This record gives sequence, C-alpha cells and structure tokens, in this order.
Amino acid sequence: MTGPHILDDLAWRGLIAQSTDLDALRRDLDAGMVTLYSGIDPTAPSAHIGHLLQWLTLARFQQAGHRPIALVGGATGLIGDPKPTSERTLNDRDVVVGWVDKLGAQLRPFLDFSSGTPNAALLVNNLDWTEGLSALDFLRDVGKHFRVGRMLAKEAVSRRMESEEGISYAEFSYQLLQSYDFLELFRRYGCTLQTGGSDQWGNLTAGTDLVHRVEGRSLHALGTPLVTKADGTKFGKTESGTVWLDRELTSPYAFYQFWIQAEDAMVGTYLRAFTWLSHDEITELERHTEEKPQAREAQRALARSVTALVHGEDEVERAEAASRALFGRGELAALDASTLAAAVAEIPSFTATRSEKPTIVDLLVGSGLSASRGAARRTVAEGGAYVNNTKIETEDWEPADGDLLHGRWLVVRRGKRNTAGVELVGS
RNA sequence: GGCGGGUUGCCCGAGCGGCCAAUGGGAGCGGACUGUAAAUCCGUCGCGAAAGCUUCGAAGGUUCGAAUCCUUCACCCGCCA
Repeated sequence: MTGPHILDDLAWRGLIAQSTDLDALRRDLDAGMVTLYSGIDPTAPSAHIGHLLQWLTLARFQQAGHRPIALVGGATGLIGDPKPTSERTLNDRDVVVGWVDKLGAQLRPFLDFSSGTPNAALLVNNLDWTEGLSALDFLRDVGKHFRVGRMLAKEAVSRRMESEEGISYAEFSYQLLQSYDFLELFRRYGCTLQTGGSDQWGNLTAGTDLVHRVEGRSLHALGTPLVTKADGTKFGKTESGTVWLDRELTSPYAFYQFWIQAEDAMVGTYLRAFTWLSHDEITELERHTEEKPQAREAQRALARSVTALVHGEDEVERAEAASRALFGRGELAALDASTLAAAVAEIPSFTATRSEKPTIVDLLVGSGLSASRGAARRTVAEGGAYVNNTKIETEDWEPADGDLLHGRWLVVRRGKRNTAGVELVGS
C-alpha cells in the first residue's frame, strides 16, 4: 500500500473532528482489515453533499484496505434524529421505504461492492433487525443498558430540553436505536468502527458505550467536522436550496456552479474533504489561490473533481462548456448554434411564444429566475436584469427579432450568476 | 385531570382594538467594488401596474374597525396531581 496512513490522510484532509482512542484505532487498523460503518437516514428522496462526505470517508477507508458498511436508516428514518431546533414531522412508512431504495442506489458508485474483493462494501438497512423487535425486547435488551442521566446529557437532547419546544419520547429514544445498530453490526460483521458527522457524536459514543456494556469490547468512533462556510454558516445551500446529488433535484450544471462559487478562504478545505486529489495537487492549488486568486484555479479543479465524482466526466464537459459560454468574456452572439444550444440545455429554460410578446418581466418570471412579477420588476429597477448580457433598464422591454440568438434564443440573467434560457417559438 | 404560559412573515422577535402588510435583527436577493470569492457600503425583501387582495396556529364571534377582545378546537412549554 502506498501513500500516507489512512488516519494521517484523514487528519491532513481535516476530516477528524472527534474520536475515541485514536492510538487504539490505529493499532487495529494496522493489525488488519477493519470493518467500519456509517449511516444516513432517509429524510429526502436524495442524498446531499453532506452525505457525500460520509460516503467518501468510507471510500477512503476502503481504499486503505478496510471494509465499509453503508447503512441506510430505514428504521431510524421512521423516528427522526433530534434536530437542535425542532421536532421532526414523521414521514409515511411507504415514503421512507422509497427513499431508502433511492439512497441505496445513489451511494453504490462511491464504494466498491464487487464480490470477490475481500473488503467489498456492504449495504445494510437497520429496519432489517429492528422491524421484528418487540417493544418489550427492545426495552429489556437495549433500554436496560441506558441511563437516562447520560441520555439527557447528550447535546442533541439537552439542547432540545432547553428549547421551548422540548422533545418527544420518540426522538429521545433515537440514540438507543442507533446504538443498537452498532451492536448489531458488531455481532453480524465484526464491525468495530463507526464514522459520522460530528453532529452525530453523541449517537456514535452511545453506540460504543452500548457495545462496551453488552459485549465488553471497546469499539471506535470517528467524527468528521461539520463543513461550513468561512463565516461558520451553513454549507451546501444555494439560493434554490440544498445541493442534492440527484440530477433531477440539482442539475449537473447547477452542481458544478455551486462548487465553482466556493470562497477562496474555503476552497482548500473543500478540496481536501471532497476530492481524491493528492496532497501535492491540493497544496499546489492552495498556493495558486494564495498567489493568483482571481484565476480561480482551485475552484475550477474543485468543481471539476466533485462533479466528475457524482455525475461523471461527460457532465463535467457539458457544465464547463456551458459555463464558458455563459460566463466567458466572449459575446454570446458569437457562439455557434450548437454551442449555444448545448449551453441552454444545461440551464433552466423555457419556451415562450412570440405572439404573446413577452416582456422582460414575463421572461424573468417564466424562467423561474424571479418568484413573482413584483420581484421581477424590482430586479429590473435594481439594475439586475440582463438579456444576452445586456442590462435591461425598463420593465416593459420586449425582445426584438435582432435580439434573438440564431433566430430563437435569449439568455436571461438575474444578477451576476443566475441564468436561464428562453426559446422563442411561433410567429 | 388541574392551573399557568405560549403559537406572528424563511428564522429570531416586537406589537396587545384604529396611526399594522405589521418595529427590529439575521438570512436571502439586487447594486457598487472585484475575480461566477470574501469583507464593506447602498438598496430591497406577501400578491398585484394600480384600485385593491390575502396574511399574525384553526374555526367561529364581539365591534364601525381585531394580530390585538371573547368562545371552541389543535399543537407546544412549565408546575401540580
């Protein structure tokens, strides 16, 4: 095996926020193949880039020769992990089942499941071992090992206890369910390490505690840091919401754009956490950002790498070509028809009819760039409306024939970076 | 089961019969600067071109007039059983 030790690599990448006994973990990792797991709950029809980080972490361990188990929480997803701010609303069972399937399919490309490989990845669903469990058995076999004082002390619980809203018994019990997963995976597969976001730390340690009490074994837990923006605020959101891995929810182009807009101060952090680029390559890119930030080399590499990982090289090509066309210094009118058509295909677009004589306000609203006519008019008044990179000053502006690129397209833009395509049809 | 407190726009949070489409902060959005970055400053932030319309947990009611008062319901929090 080449390259740095897996723990050193993770540390270098800034992926170790918390851990149980790191030295003991290192000894186990060095002694042979370790089976580890990380779980995500089905709370939406797609994973997002926070989940991606967990899967990549599993993949890094697999790359180092260890066996990853990717867990999808068909059971825990029915209960809901306590959020610091508010109680979750329960999702219907069949909805959760559908999401479990989607997430399972979505994570497959990130791990090697090929049978025959000694450390082939496993995909499990915790509903498999909890569904048949009676409430009495659960309380006797799992509940009996938990002290309420310890449970209350967990941050996820205490934060909620202090909040106005409080916490339901169901969410309070969540940590028991997740702990039981660790115990079950230890018994079934000899799993001795759980990784997860540091917001899961309480749940991770609850798991090691349970196994310790029941099996007398000290297992390991590793918490990855919560990825944030430079000012500490939420990462992974755009104007239109969460950045999803599902292309129907976040198009590859939008996905690429999200990464290319990364802040200078954070681009290195993201490169380390979300890409497979080597330490040398990343160090070089970080130096580039330091010396020539306006070139945005690091952002470009980041967007390219992560988009390739999630959507493939072909989509990277398309996203880059569209980005060049839309953000390039060249005139849009100078683009040939096929390049333009390809670019428009990548961005949200809609069709308008000539006879309807759409105004700039119609175009902004119709393309979804503005939420309402009032908002669209405001955008025009604020000087944020563009057609084909030309600022539109009046709200009753209508496209003339000469404005149409190749006889039918318009590129509408709100602000600096929100673009949409319009195809004008009819006569 | 009893008593008390609460539910306001994306979030926090004022308002406690008319001056309230609702103070303030944050987030968001647009502009200037720049580099599809950050910071800063300026503007904006229910729908509508406007008249006006729909909002302050839900439904009723009192009133010329309600987010503000009353009734019922739902949910949340606390204390006591």
